[in-house]
Order: sequence, then C-alpha cells, then structure tokens
Amino acid sequence: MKMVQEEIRKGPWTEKEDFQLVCFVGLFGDRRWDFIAKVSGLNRTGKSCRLRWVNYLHPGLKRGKMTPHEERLVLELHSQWGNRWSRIARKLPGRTDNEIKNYWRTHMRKKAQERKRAISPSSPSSNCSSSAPHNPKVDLLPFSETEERSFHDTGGPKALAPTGKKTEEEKEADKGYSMDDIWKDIAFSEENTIKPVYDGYKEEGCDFACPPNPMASPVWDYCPDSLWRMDEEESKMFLPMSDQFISSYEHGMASLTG
DNA sequence: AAGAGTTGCAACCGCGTGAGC
DNA sequence: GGCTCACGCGGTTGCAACTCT
Repeated sequence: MKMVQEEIRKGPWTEKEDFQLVCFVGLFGDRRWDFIAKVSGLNRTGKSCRLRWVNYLHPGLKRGKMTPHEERLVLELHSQWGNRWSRIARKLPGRTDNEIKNYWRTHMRKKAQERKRAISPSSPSSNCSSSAPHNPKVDLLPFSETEERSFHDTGGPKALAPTGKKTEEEKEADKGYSMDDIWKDIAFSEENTIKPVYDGYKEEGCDFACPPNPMASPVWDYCPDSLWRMDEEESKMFLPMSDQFISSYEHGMASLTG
C-alpha cells in the first residue's frame, strides 16, 4: 500500500497501462473514470483514462484510413451540424470524435491550401473588397457571405427555420464566425460536387455494429472474455489486485511473443 | 545522408453541463 | 436553489513519422 501520492502521469500510454485500463474498465464499466483511475493503480487522471479508452482501447474502434464513404459522410454531417464531432462520430460506427476532428482539420487544411494556391496567382486581392481588414480568414472563403449560404454560419439548414426554441446548432452559431467556419465553407463548396451518401445509420447513439476489426486494439487479446461478464459485486474481489493484472499481462505478452 | 519542413495522430486543457447532495 | 464534482466535448498542442530538398 503506497502512502505517498505519486505524481500524475502524462503523455503516451504504455502497453502495460493499456492492459490495466482495459481490465478495469471491464470490471467497473466505462463510466466511473475517476474511480477506475484510482483503483487501477494507474497514476492517471480519470479524464486521461476515459480519453485513452474512447479513442484507442474501445473494442468497437476501427483503425486505419477513412474510407471514401466515411469521408463523404463526414463532409455531409459536418455541413449539417458543424463541429459537433461527437455527434458526427455517432454516425460513423467505430470512429471517434477525435479521429474525425483530426481528419477534418488535416483534410480541410489541405483543401484550403489548394484553394489558396488556385486563387492567389491571378487575383491576390480580388475578394478583399468584401472582407473585413481585421478578419484575414475571410480571404479563404470561396464566396462572399450571402443568405444562400448563411446556414453555415448558423450551424446548418435547420437553423434557418424560424423556431422559438434555439437548437444546439443555433446556439453554436451564436458564437460567431470561427476558424472552423472556414472549413465549413470549404466543405460546403465541395458538397456541391459530392452527393450526399448518408444512408441511414441508426439515429440513436453509436451501436458499434460494425464487424469486429482485426486492427482494433491489440490489448484486447490479453483480456479474458470472462472479465467482461463479471458484475460489480464479483469484481470487488479484484479491487486490490492490480498487480495481478500486471503479472497476467506479462504472462500474456510472454505467451504471445513465444 | 542529413537537415528542414510537413503531416497525422495521440493526448492534454479548459469549459459547459448535469447529477447528486 | 445553490454548491460540488465528475463527465463529455471541442479546441489546441506536442511529437513521431514521413517527405522534400
């Protein structure tokens, strides 16, 4: 029993930590993160544990490149919802909000650069007349702000509807024109050439109905199925036994590596 | 081959929200 | 109703891997 509070660990996770986390999530579920962080013996915050689980260790995760279908879906949904990454992620089983966010940023950065290159040689200041001097991001916009496209500034088409109650998208729009609105604009212009492919994933939540992916978290191989069927009562028996997991991890590694 | 620049991704941070007291 | 705490989300950063010169 350690009496001295060790320093909270940060930075990249080790395989050992991953294994510990997977096991304890199996025992206690993926809700009580602070609790898991404490009892697991990982010197991590609950937040950090949750993030690691959601973005990397979750069994339903797909890994690897986005498929063209997924890419289109991201564009489509982003044009509807804006930067609601978690919401978008629910429509892409096996993809995380972080992954989609990263994809979007890098993808759109590229597009912006390409667009800039395409525009700049012939008309370096052609659309500057309508842009605010203190708002350089407007230079990237492929079109001036008009009512036709104003739904991007308000988070999507729904926001155009004159409803009494503000939708989440409307609230989002109240925040003003952010950097990401640029990406929205770019996406919107793409949208005109890309046919929507949204094919009716279940509306409610992410059910991870995708087939098990062999690329998904390797740590799962080490964790016995039976762990996942334990109820909380049973799991209490394992509470003080994080060291056991470590040794079983080492055993698992040893058997895998021969 | 080596250094500089770029890209992609994992992880952290800050804030908003909702549940429990 | 107000307070506290944990969780979830979106934005941002850091760094390893990759590409270019």
